[in-house]
Amino acid sequence: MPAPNVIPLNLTSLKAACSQCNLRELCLPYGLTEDEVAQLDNLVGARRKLKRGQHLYRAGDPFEALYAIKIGFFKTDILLEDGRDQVTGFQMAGEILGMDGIGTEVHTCNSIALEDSEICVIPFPQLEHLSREIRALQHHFHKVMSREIVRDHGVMMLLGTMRAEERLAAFLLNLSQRFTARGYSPQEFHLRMTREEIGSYLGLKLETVSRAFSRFQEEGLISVHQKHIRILDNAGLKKLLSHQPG
Amino acid sequence: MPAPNVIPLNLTSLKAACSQCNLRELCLPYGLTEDEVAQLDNLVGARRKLKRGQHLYRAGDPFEALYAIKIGFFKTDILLEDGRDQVTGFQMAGEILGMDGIGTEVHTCNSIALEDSEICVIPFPQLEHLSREIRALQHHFHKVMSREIVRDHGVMMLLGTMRAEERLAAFLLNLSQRFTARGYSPQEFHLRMTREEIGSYLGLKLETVSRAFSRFQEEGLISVHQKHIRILDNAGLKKLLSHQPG
DNA sequence: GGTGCACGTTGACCCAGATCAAACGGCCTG
DNA sequence: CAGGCCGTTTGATCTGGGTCAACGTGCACC
Repeated sequence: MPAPNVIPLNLTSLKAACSQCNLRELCLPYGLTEDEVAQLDNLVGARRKLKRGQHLYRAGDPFEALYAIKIGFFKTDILLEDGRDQVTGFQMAGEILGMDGIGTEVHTCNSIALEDSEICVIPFPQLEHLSREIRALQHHFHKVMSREIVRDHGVMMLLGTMRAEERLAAFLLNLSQRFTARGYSPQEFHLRMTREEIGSYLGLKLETVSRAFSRFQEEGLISVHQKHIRILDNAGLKKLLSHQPG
Repeated sequence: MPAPNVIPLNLTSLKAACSQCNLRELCLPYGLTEDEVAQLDNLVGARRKLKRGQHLYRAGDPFEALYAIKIGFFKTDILLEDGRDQVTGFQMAGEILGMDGIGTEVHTCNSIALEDSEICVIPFPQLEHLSREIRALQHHFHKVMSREIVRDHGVMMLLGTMRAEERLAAFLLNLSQRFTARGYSPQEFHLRMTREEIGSYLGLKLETVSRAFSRFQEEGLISVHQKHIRILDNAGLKKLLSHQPG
């Protein structure tokens, strides 16, 4: 590529502006007054674009900032020395990445864009500074972290007690619900991740994920074409979850 | 019982005093100056004693405070409507309980004492207030929450990718390391939980846990008598973890 | 507009861990 | 000190999902 990788652009357009962002209600600015959001605007650094497959950060990178997803879709994963890895989460617009790094000042997982994406950089020392000034920001940030803990407990439950089809049903319902919150259709969506990535997240092999999709389709619960999913029987999927194994 | 359950005692002895506590370096006061710890003393409410089996809080209880374990041992668990449950963690002295409740203002899991225990009540609004004043407290609290997230990722890894014996080895090494940090022997300790609770945490049935213990003993890795564990070959246990399945 | 390759599906077989069952041991209580 | 009970161990058998293998399929890139 002959051009330098920093392309001269209108800088004001690169600067994140929470006050103008349609994700305000899902993201950090939630619950802030206009005045307070303006202060957050000052804090949030440049936006950053990532191509599909690019790392936002890697395990071992020094922790400096949190990242709010403006556009796109990410996964986080952990890689053990012996080669085993596990997807620990999928993140979509309005969600915050990077909180794994606060405790050790080093990131403990990898964050990878699953489609072309755009994130807002939130330098962490400044975030702490501002949340000492703005009570609502402080409290909301604590809520975001707490919810991440609760989400993780849900995944532990899923991995520890659920059967393959229950896991996949839970996964689909969770995606559906999150897409809905972002104004997309609850019934119809496009999976950004491969069967293998779904399997890794759910503690299953890709073949098992594929078979479960086929079974759901046979049973008329969903229709699947490649990565395109349509939920035909929401209640049926939910029923799968609340049923005792056996 | 004829006596009321609030027994008149010297009130100053009931009041928590971080400044006097030998867990300072493991708990919230970590990294604070003497002055700052004194402020924390004012914030931390009464201590509370719990008998073995008693709930510290239940899923659904309104969230009001965090709890620092002064003495004792706890488990947290989640119960689904269909009766399935999962232990999400075991907590020991110096660790903080209750962070699951911040996000929704309601606790999302149960916290139960596995032995007679004593905790310090940290009213959350006051903690947020003080951490707006004391930078080090704010930052340390964020670290504590972040580490909980990272711990949960570790459990997800364990549940998603490890075989039964690897899970148990990881569990024993983790306990050993945490006991060590508290000044107890790394080789020898008493399990506060049943085989069933270990199994629930590790996504295994109690019979599988029992068999894995027996196998470890046959192989000379540990000795087990009831809940008394002695680690004989730490390196051997570690090797179990880094080996590829099959 | 082919063609290569990554991703996905499906089938056959296998095994780790679940399930079912029985017996044991330490402890608490009467 | 007997009896009962909870937690644990151990054995026998079963099975959900893993593993291995072959074959489709759609998209990206010449």
